Amino acid sequence: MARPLSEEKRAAILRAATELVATVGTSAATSQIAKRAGIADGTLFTYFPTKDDLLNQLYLSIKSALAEAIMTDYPSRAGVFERTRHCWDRLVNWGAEHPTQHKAMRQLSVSDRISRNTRDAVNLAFQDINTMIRDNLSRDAADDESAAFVGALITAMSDVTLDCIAAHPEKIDLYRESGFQVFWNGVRP
Amino acid sequence: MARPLSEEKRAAILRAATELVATVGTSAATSQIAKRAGIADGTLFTYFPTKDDLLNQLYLSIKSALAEAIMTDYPSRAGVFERTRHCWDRLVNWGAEHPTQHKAMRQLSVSDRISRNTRDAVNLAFQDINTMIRDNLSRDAADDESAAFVGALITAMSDVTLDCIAAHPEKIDLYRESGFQVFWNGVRP
Amino acid sequence: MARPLSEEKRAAILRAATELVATVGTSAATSQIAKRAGIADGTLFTYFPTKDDLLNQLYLSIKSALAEAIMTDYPSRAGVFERTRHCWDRLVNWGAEHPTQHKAMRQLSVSDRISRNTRDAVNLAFQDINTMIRDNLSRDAADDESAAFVGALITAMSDVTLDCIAAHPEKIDLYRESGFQVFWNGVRP
Amino acid sequence: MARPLSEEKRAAILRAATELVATVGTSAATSQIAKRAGIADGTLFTYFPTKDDLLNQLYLSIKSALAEAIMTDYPSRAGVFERTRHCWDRLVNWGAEHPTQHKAMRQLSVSDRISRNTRDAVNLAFQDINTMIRDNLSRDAADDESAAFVGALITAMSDVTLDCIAAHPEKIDLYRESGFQVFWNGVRP
DNA sequence: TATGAATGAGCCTTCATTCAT
DNA sequence: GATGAATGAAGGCTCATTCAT
Repeated sequence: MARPLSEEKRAAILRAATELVATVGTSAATSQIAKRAGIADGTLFTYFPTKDDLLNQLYLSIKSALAEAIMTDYPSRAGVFERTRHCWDRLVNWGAEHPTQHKAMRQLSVSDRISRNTRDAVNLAFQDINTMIRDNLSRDAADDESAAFVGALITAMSDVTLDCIAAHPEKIDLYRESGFQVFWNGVRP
Repeated sequence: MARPLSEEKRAAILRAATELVATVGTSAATSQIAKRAGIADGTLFTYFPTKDDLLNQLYLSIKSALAEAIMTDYPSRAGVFERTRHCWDRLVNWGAEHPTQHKAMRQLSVSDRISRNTRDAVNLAFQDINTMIRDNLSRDAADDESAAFVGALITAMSDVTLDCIAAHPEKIDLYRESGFQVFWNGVRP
Repeated sequence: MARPLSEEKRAAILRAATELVATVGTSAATSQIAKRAGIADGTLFTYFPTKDDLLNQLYLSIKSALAEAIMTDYPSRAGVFERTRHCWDRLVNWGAEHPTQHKAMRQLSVSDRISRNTRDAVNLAFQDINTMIRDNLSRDAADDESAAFVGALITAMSDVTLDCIAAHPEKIDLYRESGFQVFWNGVRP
Repeated sequence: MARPLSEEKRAAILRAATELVATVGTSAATSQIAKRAGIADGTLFTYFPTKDDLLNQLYLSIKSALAEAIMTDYPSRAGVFERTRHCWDRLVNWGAEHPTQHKAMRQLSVSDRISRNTRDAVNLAFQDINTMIRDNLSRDAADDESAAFVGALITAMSDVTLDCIAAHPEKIDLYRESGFQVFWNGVRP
């Protein structure tokens, strides 16, 4: 059968949604997404019962991919600086290599359609990273809020860095480095 | 002239729009905005010919208020540290005092309905602040891109700080201080 | 007082309405008409209580002007041919000289907003002409319906003639003549 | 394919549109048309992407039906008189049998919502008839403008005839005959 | 009387979701 | 399961008319 299997369809929907959300935001029409995914309007709803569901799962899947990119080859036994540097570089490189996912992710993160549940699940995917932050970077190791603060700072600063890289792709090395300097000088223990 | 355009009504529309955009984003319906402003659906369009116009003017007015809050009593003759500290404190205090405006501002700043023109006008309102950044904080005083980078970092870091303050209003002093430390340590010349 | 007198305003409204109806049809907005007449939106309604009233009076006034143009210098004592020829030439000349009025008139004549009353009043303005038709041209002098038939034919044929003239103004003499030939050969007693 | 587009529904929409356009003109609301066609408001737009599209296709379909009615059993080998007579009778009979279509057609033909394209397509449908006119009736066989003039005259005169028939349906034979006499005497070669 | 802001019904169109095929 | 036509509730905007000034 030339038709892709179910899992491929699901992936095609998510891919199409990523591209459209990156371009036009969460107001992208489901029928547009279906068309770009190469399926019928109604089929989308057998994979995602609701547009909100699609958006939430999309957000979760992108964030998970990012978390995985960061944690692959994480040098657990290296020093704080190197571990931090590893995370930053992976984060920025992933964003530079996946600009569409990154744009979609930003659109989704400010949307009110992403539920409490989804945000919790995302935190779960970032658990290891958060732990690392709590242990190494937050001012007060016992303080969850402090860790969340630093985690949010990384995200925010990498977003800015990636915006600049998107505007001037040839300066990726410069911006990755500058961004890290600011971050590290700002938050190092 | 018959009834003149009422400045109060215009303000009521902007206020209603601020609240709804903060809550549900730019997809807030004009009829909801009108209802909340206490006027008829059609009246909104005598004040703002288009929903996009309303959104753009709303963005400009919030950003201008913020710029004014920052620049009031700006200690031009003080040292770099004090001037920077002034801006940071004003920015964070304004955000803490106007959480709705701040949320609306964030929604608007990622929206593609804000025009190039409006963004230029906003830059004009922030001209003094941008100049200050370029002269004092950016790595290369001659480099516009570097100044933009630092400016975006301030915004991003204050957004994070304000999110945390919104979640724990009683810790405003702590977060304002922590945020500044990270910022200052990160970008000081 | 530099402001025009009432009668002038009424005329200005009718003039503006003529131009707009000719251009965009009866869906021309009253506020557009008011603007083009140089008056306020509300003022229009002190001269014409309703848009339908305006449209009806406009139709009547144009038709009356046409009737007057036709009947001026009507050669009552001349023969049938000459009297008929006079009417035709006047009709076509008026249309060629007042293309805007003619276009507006045609738009109005197919509109369902022109009331029975107005159509009766128009007939009154054309009474003399109708009488002439009944006496000279209709197949059966006693038959009102027959006269109406011929009257409508004149109008229809002159409309066609005027459309052609509007498309090729330089051929006015040709079309006026051809049109008359068709008409006269068709309906002469 | 799931449910295919239903030819019946399309026809129902066109029928409803015909009736409403005949009654209130092109300002007939799409929601009224949908209601009268027995479908949901939105469904109309799966058959006609735009109100203008609906209007244009309606015009084309009515005009095509008329052209077909005229050309059916056209006596190609008969003399000029008989061929002309055939067309006239068919035209008038069609109008008398389809008064609603005829009224709608008149409304549409003066509307500026009918595009150049549609008018060209209509001309195509009338190509045979136009050829007949050019060859037999127009003063100058080589002259397109002259043929257009005569064509417009037929339409105009039949419209008048049909109006009279609509007012006095019992006199259809009389009016059909009188109309033809006027037309034939007027334009015969 | 003139003005033009205010009103709200109504218009065309979009779109998430359902369901007959 | 896949399809896409059908649905109808909004949505942004227009406009004839009213009425405070």
